[in-house]
Amino acid sequence: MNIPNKHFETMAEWFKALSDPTRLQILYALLSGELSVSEIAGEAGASASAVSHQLAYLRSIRLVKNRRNGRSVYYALDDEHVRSLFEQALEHASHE
Amino acid sequence: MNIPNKHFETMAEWFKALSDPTRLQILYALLSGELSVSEIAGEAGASASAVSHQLAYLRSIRLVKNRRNGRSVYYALDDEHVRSLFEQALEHASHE
DNA sequence: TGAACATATGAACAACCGCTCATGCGCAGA
DNA sequence: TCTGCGCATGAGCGGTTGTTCATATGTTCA
Repeated sequence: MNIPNKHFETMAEWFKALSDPTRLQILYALLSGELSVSEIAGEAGASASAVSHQLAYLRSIRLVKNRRNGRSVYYALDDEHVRSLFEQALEHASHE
Repeated sequence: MNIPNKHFETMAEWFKALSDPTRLQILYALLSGELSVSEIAGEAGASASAVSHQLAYLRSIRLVKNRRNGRSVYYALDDEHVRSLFEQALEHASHE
């Protein structure tokens, strides 16, 4: 059976989003729910600016969504496929 | 519960290996069994040299293994974690 | 309105990627 | 042993990535 090239590109995009430790930390922080940028930066151990850049990237490929509340902007996961890929990989990494 | 940083790095390494369309094509070709370099190059639609470089990379992170038989070198998957991550992503991409 | 805070954005830079091209190596058959 | 095939390897190149730094935007509160 033949796989459309489009699928490989979609998959590559998902995996690319998950291929950087900072982004993984960000997504992990969001697994349990919505957080503000500065909260994410704290959890991920990265600068607010670096986190903001990565969040913009993750948002551009629709993996996260955001909502402003006062001065803060809250981000949340917006893709169940990526959530389950992340969780499966974490499971594997934990039992290696 | 806290995740060791090492796990994020392991996960990032797996996902990075899966984050390029050529490597995905290579791994997909190997899903159904062992193939020689030139066979893989044919299936992946890439040059033998490009494929050989990528196979060396995949081998360096122990995702594939190889075996020489005469003039040919046969490659096969060597990581069940990556197989299941690939299959899950393909499943998701197919039903999007 | 002005100061302080939270986040976004753009430029710049070193590091890294994936490819091609040229060349080297190992093996099989003449 | 010489030739040709299959594959590996290294250099080099253009393009991309992830960060920092400086600055802009948006919001709250005095």
